[in-house]
Amino acid sequence: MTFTRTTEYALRALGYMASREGEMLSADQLHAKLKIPKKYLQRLLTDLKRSGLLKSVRGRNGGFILSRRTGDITLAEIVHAVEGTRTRPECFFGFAKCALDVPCAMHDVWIRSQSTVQEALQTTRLADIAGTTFR
Amino acid sequence: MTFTRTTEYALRALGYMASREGEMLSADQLHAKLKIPKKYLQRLLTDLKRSGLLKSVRGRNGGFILSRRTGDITLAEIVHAVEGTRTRPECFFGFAKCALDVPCAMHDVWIRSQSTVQEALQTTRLADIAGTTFR
DNA sequence: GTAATATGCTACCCCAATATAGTATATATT
DNA sequence: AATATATACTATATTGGGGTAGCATATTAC
Repeated sequence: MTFTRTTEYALRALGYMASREGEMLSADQLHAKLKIPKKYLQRLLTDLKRSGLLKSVRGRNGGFILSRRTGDITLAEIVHAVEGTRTRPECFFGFAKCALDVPCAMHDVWIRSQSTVQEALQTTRLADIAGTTFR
Repeated sequence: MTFTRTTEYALRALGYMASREGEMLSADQLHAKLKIPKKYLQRLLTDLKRSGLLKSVRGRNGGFILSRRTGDITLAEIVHAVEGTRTRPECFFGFAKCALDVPCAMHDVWIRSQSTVQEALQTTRLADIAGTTFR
């Protein structure tokens, strides 16, 4: 249960945008604020737009803006948008049969830890993390 | 908190070796049993030897053998040997200051989940997973 | 002493995630 | 109309994990 750097970027960017709900922010502004590689961020934002989480406006004074209310977007949704349907291993060791009949020693701990995070992702919303780092 | 495939390989290999404690096993035997790419496994085993977890014997009838008792080696130790001191982010989002003064919304869940697994790694020993998959 | 079977070592190749560069296109300001 | 500032798109490095190949070296069996 680790996320790619890209996912981290997405959460950071959207988290910041949540703290300025209603404002249109350009990739450049976000880059300056969040220190995420400019061009990479640009593409990521475009992707997030394509996935429906953001709206974009081209041209001067353009930028990106959340397409829904911050209280309405779960972190799980964001992770899913960025990572797609990445199948996670059911067993800690990648043992094929473990989960079925012969749980390995780490099985319980692993599953519990996974679902803890997973549930948190589903219940935590953008509004909950808005501006965490920017005070 | 996900591990590389290499770490998984190491845990698999050592787990199997634990189930045959005291026997000298060649990279080839392990490869045949565990379906881990031969050459890659070879190198991994050499690394594990260099890190002190295994002893090796060259030449005919040579191979690898655990250098300590299975009840004496923690999984944490193995992970550390393979991954080195990979610093994990303390904050779920990679927010620099989060852990310090302004915990993010995911902080507690994240830390708790991380340390749950971490503790399990420190308390689970090779003896506990010996031969898990091989019945 | 030669063949067979091991580990040890070095140099590659492949691929996906990450990152960069350049150009095309849209729009507001002047 | 021209300029400045945006996004959109495409192509191209870069990097690290994973994997392969070949030869050197050590040891046992014969």
